[in-house]
Amino acid sequence: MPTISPLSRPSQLSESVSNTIEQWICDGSMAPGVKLPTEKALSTQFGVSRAVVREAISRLKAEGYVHSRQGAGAFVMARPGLESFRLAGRGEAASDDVTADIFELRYIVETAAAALAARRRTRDDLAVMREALVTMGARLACRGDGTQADDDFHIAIAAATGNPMIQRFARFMGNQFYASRVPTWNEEGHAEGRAQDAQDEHQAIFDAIAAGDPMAAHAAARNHLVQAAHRLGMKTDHWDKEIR
Amino acid sequence: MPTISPLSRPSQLSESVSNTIEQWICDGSMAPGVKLPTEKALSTQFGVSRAVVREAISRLKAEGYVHSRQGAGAFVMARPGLESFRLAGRGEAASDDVTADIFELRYIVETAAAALAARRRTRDDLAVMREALVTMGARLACRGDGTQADDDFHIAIAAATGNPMIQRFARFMGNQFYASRVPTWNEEGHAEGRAQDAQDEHQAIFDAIAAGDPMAAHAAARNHLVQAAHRLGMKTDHWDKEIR
DNA sequence: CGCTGTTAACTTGTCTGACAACCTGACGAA
DNA sequence: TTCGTCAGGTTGTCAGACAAGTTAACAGCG
Repeated sequence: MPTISPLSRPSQLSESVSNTIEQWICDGSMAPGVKLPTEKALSTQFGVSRAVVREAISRLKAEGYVHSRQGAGAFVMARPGLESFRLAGRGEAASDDVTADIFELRYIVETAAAALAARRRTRDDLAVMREALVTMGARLACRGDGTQADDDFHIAIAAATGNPMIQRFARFMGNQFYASRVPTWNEEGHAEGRAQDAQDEHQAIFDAIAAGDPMAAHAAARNHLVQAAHRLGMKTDHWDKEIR
Repeated sequence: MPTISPLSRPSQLSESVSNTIEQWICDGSMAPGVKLPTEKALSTQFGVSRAVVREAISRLKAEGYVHSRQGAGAFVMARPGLESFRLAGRGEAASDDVTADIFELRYIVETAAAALAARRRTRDDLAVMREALVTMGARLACRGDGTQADDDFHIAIAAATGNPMIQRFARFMGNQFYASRVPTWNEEGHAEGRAQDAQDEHQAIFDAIAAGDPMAAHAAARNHLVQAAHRLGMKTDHWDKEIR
């Protein structure tokens, strides 16, 4: 049975305009503080209506690239686009190198989070983690989809740090790597033992956190993330070795 | 001479509408996958024109909260708002606790980055760091503003990791804490030795990185960030202790 | 009864035009 | 030289029209 995926939609004019202007800003063509061309000029330049230009500028405002003053114009922010943390600019394709770089950042934060969780976790935190573990165990038994429970487990660890920013970051990372958990938990993943491996690694993290042992938790999280990276075909040799 | 700050501008209607809808999404009133009211209904409900509603929805699209299909409507994303990492929702005020939580996340990433920089840095990387150090030194000598050079130094360390994601994160964090460097580098900061302290700490980080010593770099970065937190009035006792 | 095709009504995407509110720079008066 | 005025321009909002796409109801057919 061939996979049927949703039809791709033509991108909206306002999105295209917004992407182009973002590119100008990111490649330095439009420096911080500089005034954008007027809406009328952009409308002519792009060959679209003024409404489309305005919607594009609304997008850029939401992303922190520009701000506008009525009657004066729209201006590039002093530090454009730094209101939030994104993993790529618009023009950058998601390559294997980029994915590995993102994973390394995830590795840094999640190993530290596991250690912090070991020191700060409450009984309630452990219960939430245990629940996700149990759900994954059930999925393992029936060869079902444990992807969401896998995500929930990581978020529960981050929650146990007691730092909402770390939890928020874990959610963000969870979203980036949601699809990459699928090969662990699909039919093939079950058959080849990947789901069982992941679960064993999760159990080791949980045990270390429950024991209140930050170093063991850090090591268990490290092992899990290194193995997860290998399962995705990444090299981890250049990740930290000595800091332990 | 009293401080004159820029007049605050009334927020745009489209921003208000966008913020309200974002609130609906974030507080769960509108669940993932749910269809937003039609543009016409929102226009009536908010008492604004359809163009304002469309601009608001453009903002929400840019932020990853909704997606739309022509003829069908706009829908809340499966995992709304997780296209990027933000430090707060719209309604959340920046409190001291939140700032400390953000700082801890910064601490985790920047200490790890320093260790990685020690292992991976090139001569060019060191030259960039050295340049920022020299600039800060000059600012110290003339009691000038070293805020930008301070930021540049941290970004240079992140760049030396060779991981563009880590650098991007450092830029993002630099933006969040830009204003908090001001008390270090203003007149008072110079007079009370804060600028000198920061520079000494920067020098120690640089020396460890130049020496290619990841553990020393990690420790120096840790010391700097702990001291910086203290300079901002934060407690760091609950940060990691054993993970060295 | 189930399936397929058609179509009316509705919804989003884009364009156009108008006007309000604000900005900027030139020019004249004191 | 400084201040006030104003014309021309720019952004913010509103309204209306039409194109492109969606949805659901209904009719026809096997």
